Amino acid sequence: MEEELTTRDRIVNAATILFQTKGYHATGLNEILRKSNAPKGSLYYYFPNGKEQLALETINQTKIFIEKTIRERLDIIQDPSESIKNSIEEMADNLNVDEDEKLSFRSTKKVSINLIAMETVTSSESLRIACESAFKTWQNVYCQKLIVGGFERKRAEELSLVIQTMIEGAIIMSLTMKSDKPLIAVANQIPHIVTK
Amino acid sequence: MEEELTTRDRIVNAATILFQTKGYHATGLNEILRKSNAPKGSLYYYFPNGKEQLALETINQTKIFIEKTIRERLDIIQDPSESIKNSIEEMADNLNVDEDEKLSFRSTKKVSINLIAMETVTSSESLRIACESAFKTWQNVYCQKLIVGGFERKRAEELSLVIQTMIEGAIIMSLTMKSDKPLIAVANQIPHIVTK
DNA sequence: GTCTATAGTACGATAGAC
DNA sequence: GTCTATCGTACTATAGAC
Repeated sequence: MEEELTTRDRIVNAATILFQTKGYHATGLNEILRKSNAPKGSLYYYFPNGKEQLALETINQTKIFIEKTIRERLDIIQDPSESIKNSIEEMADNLNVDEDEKLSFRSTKKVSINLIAMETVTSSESLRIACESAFKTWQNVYCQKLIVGGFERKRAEELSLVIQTMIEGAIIMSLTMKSDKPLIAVANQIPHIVTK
Repeated sequence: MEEELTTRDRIVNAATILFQTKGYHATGLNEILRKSNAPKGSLYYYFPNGKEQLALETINQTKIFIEKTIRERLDIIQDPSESIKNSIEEMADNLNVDEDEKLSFRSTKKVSINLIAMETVTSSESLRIACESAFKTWQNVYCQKLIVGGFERKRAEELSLVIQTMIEGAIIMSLTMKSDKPLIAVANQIPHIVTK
């Protein structure tokens, strides 16, 4: 399936999955290369600055991918509250126990950067900033939806921050507890907090 | 200050700070030992199962410490909504930029286990279960407060799950963005969601 | 551009002196 | 019980053949 991709793409895809599920520091370059059938020389050819540059690329690709995904989901329903609730429920659907009894997301690619975010707050300012930018980008998608739906800018900003925050918390809780309950609970809360 | 503690306690204290700020995989045993002025032999004398057993101890100590802290704060104000809002605002107060320009918590001990939780979901079932237990314990403190305040059990359980989830999300967002805004926004939301 | 071999360092863990 | 020396392995990164 991934055999038709370029070496570079295969490396980035493997790195994305591993960094997001195992973590930045727990993932070795050798593991990434094994998984992507690439030699070590290629990695340093495409990413001269090594592991950190590779991680930066995975964060930025994930930022764009998730932004697009959220936007598409919010476009389905006109009402802001209902559409946001619906998009969170879809996240819960993507969370399941796979055959290895390990909880993960069905679409193995581009899932959540909050593990990388927490890991890099104290160790890499450039990666931290990339994660911050991703969070702000996603928040802004909710914010725009609210503004188009008639909410005042100030109110929309506050609400979208709370929504983005709840989602990140629900991802941690759902993964740790191997249950979609936290995500569902947050989705159900949306209509109560999204009010003018 | 820590010189009067036993070797074991110094090791656990240093490990707690490092695991919670840098992460489990990013923290080396040598770093823990350097920080606690302990020899490597002592670590394996007190924790024969090594790093994982040490991490388990830090998670369990943190669980107990934070449970006590939340309980004390909730006891100050009788009204559930107001007391919970207040306790989250206190968490925001504990979050600040220290002299190294690195965001951290003022009380350097026992802060948040959500980095360890995310890191160990895929790598250590025993640590994951310990983190899950901590989250459930803290949620239960909010749950009890709500029940005593007159909420129905079912409603209290749902609300306390949402509260615990929002707090974990706010910690990630606040640390990543080096701002207390997410925690404050969540605190302000409490009166709107804690309703019968 | 693609790949291999290997340097140099740090890791977790252990053995055994005292 | 306390401490040191060291093992074996894995890591990131580089050098250089092809």
